[in-house]
Amino acid sequence: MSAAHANGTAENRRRPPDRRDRILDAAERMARRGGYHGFSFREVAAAVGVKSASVHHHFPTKEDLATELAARYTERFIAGLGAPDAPGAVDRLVAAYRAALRQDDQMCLCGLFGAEIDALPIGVGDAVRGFFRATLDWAARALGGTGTQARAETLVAGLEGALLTARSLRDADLYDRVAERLVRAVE
Amino acid sequence: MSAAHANGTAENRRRPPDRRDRILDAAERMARRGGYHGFSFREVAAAVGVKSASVHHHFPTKEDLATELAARYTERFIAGLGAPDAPGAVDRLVAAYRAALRQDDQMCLCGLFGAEIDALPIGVGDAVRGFFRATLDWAARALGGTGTQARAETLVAGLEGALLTARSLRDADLYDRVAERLVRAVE
DNA sequence: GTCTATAATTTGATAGAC
DNA sequence: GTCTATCAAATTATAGAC
Repeated sequence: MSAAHANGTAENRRRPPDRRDRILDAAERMARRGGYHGFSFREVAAAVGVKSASVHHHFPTKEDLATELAARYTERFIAGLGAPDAPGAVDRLVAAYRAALRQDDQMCLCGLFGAEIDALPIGVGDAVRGFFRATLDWAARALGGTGTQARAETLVAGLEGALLTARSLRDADLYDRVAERLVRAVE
Repeated sequence: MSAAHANGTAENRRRPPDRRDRILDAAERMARRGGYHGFSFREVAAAVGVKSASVHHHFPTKEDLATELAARYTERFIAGLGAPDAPGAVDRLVAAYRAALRQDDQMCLCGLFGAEIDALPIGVGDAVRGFFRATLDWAARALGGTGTQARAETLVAGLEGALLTARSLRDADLYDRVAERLVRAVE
C-alpha cells in the first residue's frame, strides 16, 4: 500500500480528513437522523461542497456508501470502547451510548439501520449484524463470569432501547435511569 | 355522527374493513419495514388496489397518514394489553412485543419512528411521543410498588431494544432471553 | 477527482372529470 | 370516492469533458 493511500497507518494518522472521509462524515450525520432512506447523494454532496457525481466516484452505489458507513461506525465504536478486560469496561459501554445521546444528539447508526433491517440492501444488513455481533462480543468479555451471552444481550439491547426511547421523548435523563438499572441487572 | 361514519361505535364494530382502514393497514406494514421515508403513496395505493390520488383523498399529506398510523397503532397496542391492574400484566406486555417479532415479523411502528424522530414531521413526532407516554404509563401501573417510573422505563425501553436487536441479528430467541432478564430486573 | 449534463424513475401533491 | 392526467421536484446513477 502506498503512502498516498495509507491514511490510518502509523505514518499518516491525524492528517486533515480527505474528501472521502468528509463524505462519510456528512452521510453518517444524515443517516443517524433519517435512516437509510433519509439521506441522498445530493444532500451529502451539498454538505461537503461537491456535486453528487463526485460522491458516486467514491461510492458507486448507495449500498456501497451505507455499507462503509456501518463498517466505519462499528470500527470506531469498538475502538472507542477500549479493552473489555480493563477496569470500568461496562461503564465505558454505557458512556459510549450516552455520548451518542448527549454529545452527538443522534441515534446509534446501526441501531437505526437495525430498525430498518428488512428494508436495507444485503451488504448494509450484513454490516449492521457485524456491529451487533462485535458489540455483544465486547460486552460479553467485559461482563465475564457465567451466562455472559444473555447478560451482554440484555445490556446492549437495553442501551439501544434506552437511547431510542430517551430521544423519542426528548428526555435524556431517562437514558441514565435505565442504564443504571440495566448495569445492576447484569452485574 | 351518522351510522355510516360511525365505524368503531357500539353498533358498528366488526364490519369488514373499509378502504380507509385498508390503506392504513398497507401503510403500517410498509412503515414497519422501512420507516417514514420507506413507503410512498403509490406503493400503498398499489397494495390496496387503488390510485395514489385516492390515498390522498383520505390522507391529504404524508404527515396526515403517518400521524394517524401512529395514533391507531398506539390505540390498538394499549387496548391489546388489557387492564394494567389485572394479573399477568407484565407478561402481557412482554407478549405484545414478542408478537410483533414472531407473528408480525415487524418492528414496533413507534419504535422505528422513534429512531427517526428528528426526521419526522411535527405531528408524527408528537404521535410517537404519545405512544411512549401511554405505554410507559401502562407499564408503571402494571408494575406498581415504588420507583415505578424508572422500572417502567427500563422494561419498555429494554423490550424495544430487544425487538430491534433480535430482528437485526435474525435471532428471535434473543428477545426471550432479554425479556426474561428484564422482567426479573424490574420485579 | 471533479465537473456538466442528462437519463430514467420515483416522489408528494393537485386539478378536474365522472 | 375514484379516476386520468399532470406537475415540479427529488432520486439513483451514468457518460464524457477537463
